[in-house]
Amino acid sequence: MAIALIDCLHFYVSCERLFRPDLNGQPVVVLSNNDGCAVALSAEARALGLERGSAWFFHRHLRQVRLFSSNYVLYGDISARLMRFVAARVPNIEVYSIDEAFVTLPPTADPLTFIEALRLDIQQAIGIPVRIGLGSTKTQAKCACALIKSERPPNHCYVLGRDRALSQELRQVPVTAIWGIGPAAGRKLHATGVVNAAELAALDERWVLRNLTITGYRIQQELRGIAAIGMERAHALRQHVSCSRGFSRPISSLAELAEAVSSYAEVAIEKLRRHRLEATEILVYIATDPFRPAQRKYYNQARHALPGASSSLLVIIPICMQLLQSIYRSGYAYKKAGVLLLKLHPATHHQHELFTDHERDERLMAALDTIQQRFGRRRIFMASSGIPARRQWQTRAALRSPRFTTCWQELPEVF
DNA sequence: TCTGGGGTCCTAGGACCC
DNA sequence: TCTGGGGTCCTAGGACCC
Repeated sequence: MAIALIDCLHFYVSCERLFRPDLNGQPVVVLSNNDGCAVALSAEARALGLERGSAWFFHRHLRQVRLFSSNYVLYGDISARLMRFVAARVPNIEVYSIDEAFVTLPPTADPLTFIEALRLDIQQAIGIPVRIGLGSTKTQAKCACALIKSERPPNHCYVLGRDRALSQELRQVPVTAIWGIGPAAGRKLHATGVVNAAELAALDERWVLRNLTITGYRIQQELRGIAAIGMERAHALRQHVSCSRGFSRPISSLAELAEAVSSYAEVAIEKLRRHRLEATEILVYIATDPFRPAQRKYYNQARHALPGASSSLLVIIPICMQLLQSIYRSGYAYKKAGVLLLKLHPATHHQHELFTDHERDERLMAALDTIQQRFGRRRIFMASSGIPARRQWQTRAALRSPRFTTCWQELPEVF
């Protein structure tokens, strides 16, 4: 069975260009949270020698680059549109990330004709450029996309094994460019003289199992065309939700840390409720800046098991505050904090406990959800989270574009 | 003076049991 | 000098992904 991977080109940049055609042909960079490092680059920005993941601080002098803070609300909405559009045109889709999806093809379709047409339809209807690679497994589809990146066919599509022998094509894919082979596995493979995907496919299976574990073995099978990574993730229940952020400036007081942890917990709980899940364990951590070796370092975390599953602010936030107090030490310059909600269960399967008033909490939370939906997120918030406008530690996003598609006040204007 | 955030999966090793 | 063997469950941490 053939599997195609639809991969958006520098997706965040493409989203920004959607409402700003003047950015076409310009070097565009989208920055991570806190405007820290480059996470998406246009081809023109790459041509300037910039790389994904590099700290923007080092490139401040490049005044010609058009810079944006990440606008997750916009990107999420465009992604959802694109995925809906694709889902209506294929028998099966697995949304793999905000900018990638695996799909199976209709049985009658000629593969290349089909993906070429799909690519043009997406460009036309959604306005986002994509590349589409096709192979007999997910890993092969990934390799096909890697070949599009390196060989740049004009149609931005590639069907593995169509024009050349598979092994010849895989020879063009560096082993470190294979999906699932990271730096550690790459070093092991290089040490035995394996540098491309064809060589990994031909390697002794026992060696692969011993040195790259079951993960590497699956990749090898997939390269050979034997499916080992199923199309099933779409249904998988998530294991945990979290919210963690670096502060715009270091903070050392417990009061300010408490505001941050409380507001991060609010965000995590919002995600939890959106997925209709409940948590039974909570973890809070705080950390100093790992990039300042001169400073005193501190990292600590604490966790707490709830008596029953919950997605209530009134249950979870007080526990977060207790956990924070238990790990807080004065005299450190903290740079980051995080809240993780673990051991999740569907809210529909709630087990009732004797000593908590779950029904009352649920009624209150449902009312809060309604208010947030009607009047906007963060219109009401826990007092423990502090007044948003006064948060000195608030994550930076100084260069964020308008939320063109999801916020009435920020709709694009046409003159 | 800067270096993100949110996930998943796998393995090793400790605790515990019979 | 020797002091079992086999199993499960859980957690921390590494590796990897976008």
